[in-house]
Formats: sequence, C-alpha cells, structure tokens
Amino acid sequence: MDNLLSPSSCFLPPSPSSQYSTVGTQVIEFVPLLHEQWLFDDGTMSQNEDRELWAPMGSTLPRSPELSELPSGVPATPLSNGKRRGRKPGPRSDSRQTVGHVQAERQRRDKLNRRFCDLRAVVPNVSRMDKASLLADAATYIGELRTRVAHLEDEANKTLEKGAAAAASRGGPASKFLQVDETVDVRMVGRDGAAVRVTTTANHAPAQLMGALRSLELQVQHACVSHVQGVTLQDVLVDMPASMQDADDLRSALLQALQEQQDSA
Amino acid sequence: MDNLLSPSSCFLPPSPSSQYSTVGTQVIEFVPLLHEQWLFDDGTMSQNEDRELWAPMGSTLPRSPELSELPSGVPATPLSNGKRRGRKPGPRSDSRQTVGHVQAERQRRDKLNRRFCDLRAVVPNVSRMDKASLLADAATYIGELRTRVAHLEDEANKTLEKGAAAAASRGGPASKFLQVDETVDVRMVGRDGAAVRVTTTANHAPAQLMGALRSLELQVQHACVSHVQGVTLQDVLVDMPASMQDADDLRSALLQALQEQQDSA
DNA sequence: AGGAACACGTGACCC
DNA sequence: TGGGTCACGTGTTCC
Repeated sequence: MDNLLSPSSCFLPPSPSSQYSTVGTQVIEFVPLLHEQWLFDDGTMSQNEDRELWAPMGSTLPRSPELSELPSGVPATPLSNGKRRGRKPGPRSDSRQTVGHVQAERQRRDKLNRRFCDLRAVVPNVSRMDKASLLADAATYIGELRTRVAHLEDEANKTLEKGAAAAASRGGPASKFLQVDETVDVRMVGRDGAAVRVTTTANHAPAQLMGALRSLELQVQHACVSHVQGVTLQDVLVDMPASMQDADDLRSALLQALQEQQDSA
Repeated sequence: MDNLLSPSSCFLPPSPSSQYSTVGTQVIEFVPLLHEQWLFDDGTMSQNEDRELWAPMGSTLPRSPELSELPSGVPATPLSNGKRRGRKPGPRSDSRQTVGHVQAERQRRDKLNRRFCDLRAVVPNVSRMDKASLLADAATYIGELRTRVAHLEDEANKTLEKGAAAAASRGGPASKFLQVDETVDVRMVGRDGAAVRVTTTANHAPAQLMGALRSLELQVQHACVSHVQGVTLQDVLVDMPASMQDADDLRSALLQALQEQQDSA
C-alpha cells in the first residue's frame, strides 16, 4: 500500500507541486499540510540537485541536445527531499511545449487525487487505504444507502397514512389447504432465469408463493396470476440464484419453502 | 473526453492486454467479438492482441535485441483500428524483472478501471464521462443519499412516536419523500371487482403485497408483476369485499395492511 | 493550434 | 526478495 497509511489518511502526491502560475482555473487548493514527509516542498530547496541526483538514467534515450530543465516559471517543484515517487526526469527533450504538457498532467493527477480524497471523506469503513478498495467500498456503500432509502421510503409512505381504524377483519380461518392436485413446475429460461408455474386450489396461493420466493431470496422479474373456478394458476419468472444449478434444485427448494410457508401461516 | 463516449460508457483500456499466464486469477477470456472493444468490464476481458502494432516508434532507440513480446499466447488479433491512447512500448531494456513489473502495473491499472466502472454503474447522473467528474459526482451523490436517509429516519421516528397524529390523510403533498415511483392506486372494476396497482422500489414487494391481500381476505382473481430497473410494478384484480364500499376504503385498508406486513417482516 | 483526458512504462517505496 | 502501490513523464487521441 504505501504511504497511504500516512496519518492524513488521504493520498496526496508527495509533491503538491501545485504552483503553476499561468493556469486559468481557480487554484484555491490548499495543501493539506499533513505532518508527514513531503509536506513542504515550498521550493526553498535548491532545485537542481534533486534533478541531477538521479540524472544518469539506466535505459536512456538518445537525448536531444537540449534537455536542460523545465523552463517553468517557478523553478521549484523538485520537492528535493529524498522522497519522491515518480520517475526521474529521465532523458527527455522538451520542446517548450512538452513542459506544459507535463504540468497539465500534473494538475490532472492532483485533481484526481483530490477527488479521491473527497470521496474518501464521505465513505465510512474504507477497508484498505488503497485506491481500488476505496472505489469498491464507495460502490457498495452507495448500494447500501440506496436500499436503505428505498426501505425507509416505503415505510414512510405506509405509516404516513392509515386511519386508526384497525384492521377489523383479521384472523379468518386463514388456511386449511390440502395440497392435493398441487403442481410445481420449473424450467430454465436462458442461463440466469427460471420460469416457475404453480397451480393449486389452496387459499391465498399468491401470498404463499411470493412469501416462499422471498424466503429463498429470489427476485421476481415477472409474474402472472389467474384464478378461475377455485384453482389458482401462477407463472413467475425469477432470477436464478448462483447457489442453484438447475431447475430441479430450484424446484425442491421451492417446495420446501412453500411447505414452511404454509406451516407458519 | 475521449473514447469514454464509447457506447459502453465505461472506460477501459483499449488494450486489455492482460494476459499473464501464471497468475491465479480467472482468465476466462473471450475475445470481444462485438463491434466495439471492451464492452463490459466484468473481468472477463480478452487478452492478447496489439503490442506490436506500433512497433516502430518515432523516437527510437537502439532497442535491446530481446524486446519481443510478453509470453503472450496469441500474437494476432491486432484490434487493428487505429485506436489507442497509451504510449507505445517505446524503447526499453527489460531486465527480466521489469517485464513482470510492467504487467503487474497493467493489472493494477485494469483493476482500478474496473472499479471505476463498478462505481459508475451505481452513480446516476454522471455529468461528464471523465474520471474526476465521476469521483466528484459519486461523492456528492453519497452526500445526498446520506441527508436523505437522515431525514427519512427522523421522520420515521417522529411518526412512530405519535400513533395518531393522522396527518390529514391525503390530498396534499403528503410527504416530501413520496416519489413518483411509490404509489398505491385502487379503482373499481364493475361492482364487485377492484384493480390495484402498486409500484415500489421495496425488496420482495410481491410477497408484501400478496401477504397484505391475504390478511385482508381479498381473493386474487388476476395479478401481473413486472420488475424493471429496481422498481416493481404490480397489477392485481381482487374481489371487492362486502365490508368495503369504494376504492378509497380498499386503498386505506391496503396501505395499513402493507404496513403491518412489513413490520412483521 | 492547443487543451483535455487517458494509458503506458518506469523508478521508487513499502511490507 | 518480491509483490503491491504510487507518482511521474510521456505518447497519443479527440475536440
């Protein structure tokens, strides 16, 4: 992981290096002045040395005669203290325009890292301090928040209005079904879908089936229910769970869930 | 912007190029035979291709005799469209260990980009397609969700304390959180039938609705359920009980039943 | 032209 | 030692 463990808990480039003068954009940008290494580059250091420190690079390029140093208005940037991550200046020919390029790239990097910081500030429980983990955690966190909001919202809607008038109609005979002539068919639809057909004469069969599907954590993508002459026909399309391979798996699980469902009723 | 506008709307490196052979991770790998590269992230990126495409670089170097290519199995599949962003292989001497390094770095980059994709999948309204904007939008979105959760929570607490309070039933703005996709509509069909339409983002909405109908002793004559993009639409035709006169009676009873249904869950 | 955005290779750092 | 992560400079493409 790296310095990311640094107390500031926020990754920022070792070299703030933000001291472009001419860029138009707002450069409010306070350096987080964390108390860890590289906090102050402040340009006070002599620039050169750092630059020549690692001058002789291994691989090399046929360097163009005029490599010199960045013409940048502010010569600093070297951030000289021994800490630095990036690549050494390496052999490059700067054509007075690549220097602008490298500087722009630096800004872009900084901006991106700032955004990473901002994101990290609003995401709790960032498991590891690493960028990829942060992104993953942010995504899952958003997912959590979403389901929570949805849950709270329909809860609010329900509690929002309801006369005190109680249910009155309660506790009917409810159930006493026998499930003779009850059929449960399951067949695959594509790779991840399963079509379930249930016919029964039981009372409130939809409640039983949907309750069973919920207990199995099966997401209902589509359902169609018809009741005619005492028998209820239900066709349901559900997502096939990863834990099940074929239709038979689902069917037996569903039968058991239906059984439990009606036992609890 | 960039290619980010690409139909896939997800940034992934033009060259998956991930073709480590020995790494443990799954390398299912199907060549993305569709008309655009990298349509999906899902880790199953293809590998191989390019790499020698732009072999002759401008700057040049007396390249070391053994640059060759990575142990790549598939030399072909140039993915030829002239699209590519990164720098060309450039002149490098690989010391048999830097090569492992570069491909490790590649994996890291890919993983990071995958995470960017995942994040982007859960953040709505991503203004611009650019990484920094995505991060910013994600952060603000999390902020919105948070305040929303907070509001909903203390609202729930409020309504929970006072049972009565009533809230003047309907008509008005009701609650600020009542969004368009959270509705319960009821209308009469003939003299003895009622059509109920419920749209919600709640989980396992069918189980809740059917359970509520059962608790009201309402016989389901027909039902149709569709789930799309997180919202569940349910149309149910029920027998109108003798104890209720109009649709509003049924609606309020249903709302209460739904509430109880979810409280018991 | 020139800016913006990205991927890549590379040196450095850490555990 | 080595795998993992980072920042940097660079080449490249798109607008």
